[in-house]
Amino acid sequence: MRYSTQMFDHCMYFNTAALARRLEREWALAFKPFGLAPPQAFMLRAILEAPGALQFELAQTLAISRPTATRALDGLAAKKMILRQPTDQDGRHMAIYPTADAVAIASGLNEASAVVTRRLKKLLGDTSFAGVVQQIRGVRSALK
Amino acid sequence: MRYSTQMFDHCMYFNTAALARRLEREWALAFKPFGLAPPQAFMLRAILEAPGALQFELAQTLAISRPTATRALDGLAAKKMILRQPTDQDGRHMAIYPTADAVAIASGLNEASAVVTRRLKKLLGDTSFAGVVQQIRGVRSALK
DNA sequence: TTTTTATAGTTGCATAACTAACCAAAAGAG
DNA sequence: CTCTTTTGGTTAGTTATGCAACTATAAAAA
Repeated sequence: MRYSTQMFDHCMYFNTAALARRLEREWALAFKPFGLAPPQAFMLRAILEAPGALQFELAQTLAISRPTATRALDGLAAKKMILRQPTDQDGRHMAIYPTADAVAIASGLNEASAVVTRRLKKLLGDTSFAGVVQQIRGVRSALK
Repeated sequence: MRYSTQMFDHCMYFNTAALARRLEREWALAFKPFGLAPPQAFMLRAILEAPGALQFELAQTLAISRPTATRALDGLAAKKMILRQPTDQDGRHMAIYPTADAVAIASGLNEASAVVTRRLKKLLGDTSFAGVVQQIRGVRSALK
């Protein structure tokens, strides 16, 4: 039973943002051994999943703006994790490739994320976990 | 029916963070007439709700770290929206008070937020809206 | 009472995010 | 074929966030 009520208990923005910050801490810990912050790690995972993807496609996949993608890739390039390659077809596009260093940690990154997910599933229950994620995706797509 | 699957579809961190960014845009628009970004506006709303609250209590209420609270209050002080007052009882504490300027927009802020909430409820349905928020809070409290 | 520990606030540093504005290249319109 | 519009990437500027470390005060332990 929950009796105390807080001012922003029913605010979707407040609760979503607070949860996002809390979850970021979990994933930050998981990716720490690789020297990557969560946004960097997710960008790299997307690149490893689709080598040669164009930069704007990565921005879409990650649901971030193009400038944010530029900066994320700057960071990964500085860490020698990716290469940018202009495409022949269209001079505006940049194709992004993982380096060998990145490929070497690919499965480690995915597993690190899976470990956190498993822990959360255990904490919340599989069904509940899937339900929350599903609902959050539902709100996202309603707001497209 | 949804057929296409994306790499991070089932990731709670990814979807929550993406939704938080998307929602922040909605609330940013709502608070724009007041010259306040969402985190500032929510901080100010909490202060207006509990004038004289101590700074660390506000940080807890907003689920942010103490340094972030310091910076948020710096911003509100620069906008002449709050005053910091050391307490007599404990030399470490700062009591935070809204200025008259802040009191003047109090109901406007709450209403601006309510407008966004009503729009989302219409979009998602009242029940669904409440359910999502409830579940997100559930995850938050499970992670306490 | 003196010393140690804990707490509140701040500062420094690093990361991430967005919008606006800009450049270069491609696509479309005339 | 030229001019206009669209598109992809970058840069500039602003805000938010956290951790680590520091200061000052209070509380607890010795």
